[in-house]
Amino acid sequence: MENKNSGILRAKAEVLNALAHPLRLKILEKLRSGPCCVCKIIPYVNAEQSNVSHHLAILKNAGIVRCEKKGLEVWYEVVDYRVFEIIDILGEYVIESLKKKSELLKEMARK
Amino acid sequence: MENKNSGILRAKAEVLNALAHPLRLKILEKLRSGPCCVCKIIPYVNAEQSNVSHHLAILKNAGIVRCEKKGLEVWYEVVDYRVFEIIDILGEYVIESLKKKSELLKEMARK
DNA sequence: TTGACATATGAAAATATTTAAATATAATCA
DNA sequence: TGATTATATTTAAATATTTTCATATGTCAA
Repeated sequence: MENKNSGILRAKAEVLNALAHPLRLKILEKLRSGPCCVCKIIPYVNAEQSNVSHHLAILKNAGIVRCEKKGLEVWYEVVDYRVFEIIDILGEYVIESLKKKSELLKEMARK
Repeated sequence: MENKNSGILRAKAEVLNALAHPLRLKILEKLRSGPCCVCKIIPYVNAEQSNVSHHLAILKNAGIVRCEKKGLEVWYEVVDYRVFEIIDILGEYVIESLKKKSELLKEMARK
């Protein structure tokens, strides 16, 4: 590792990368209210089973979620709920910028 | 757009994607203290000129930065500084999880 | 106007991500 | 045991990202 800071930048980028997909954000939305069985996640996100499994693996490898077998089922759970602080502030940020964009469009339409 | 929420999820994922690269995080680190010429960014991040230019374009397309020509130079600037709230919380999150990981390793070494 | 300079763009190669289909695994139940 | 169920893994195709090299663009100065 070149130096401490570049290691942290890489770690940050890895977490961002793991979060950066609509399906994975939706999975986390579902997990926000507590541990949940894959069998509930699949209908919630409405995607192929194997695809959901891949995305869950990406979240797990990034250390964002962990899982546990319960009989036939596998239950996933968020490791550190502070990940939602990131997602929430991101939400405000995005809403704000969408608002600005739509105002701009309105203004352009007026002319 | 299927529905409002999926549009927002996509918008969130786009911003995350634009942030999810060590070089782009480093560029933003530089821009945090104010508008900055590309000619200062390049030595700061220590990468190829054309590569930096590509990454700046990614940040610009995501609406995270904007730019302005000043003579021969191009100056970039962060559009909404709240993007650093996201990055800062991410930083705390990552530090925390690195700490936990190193404690785990220590514990394993003891056994 | 020509040349030098700062930056952007395009193209190509290497690599990574996403998706779906098929198959494997592991746990339960008849 | 053998069938069934829930989930993971493998594979392959399509697509996207990253990097570098070569070239283009636009601005200034002589």
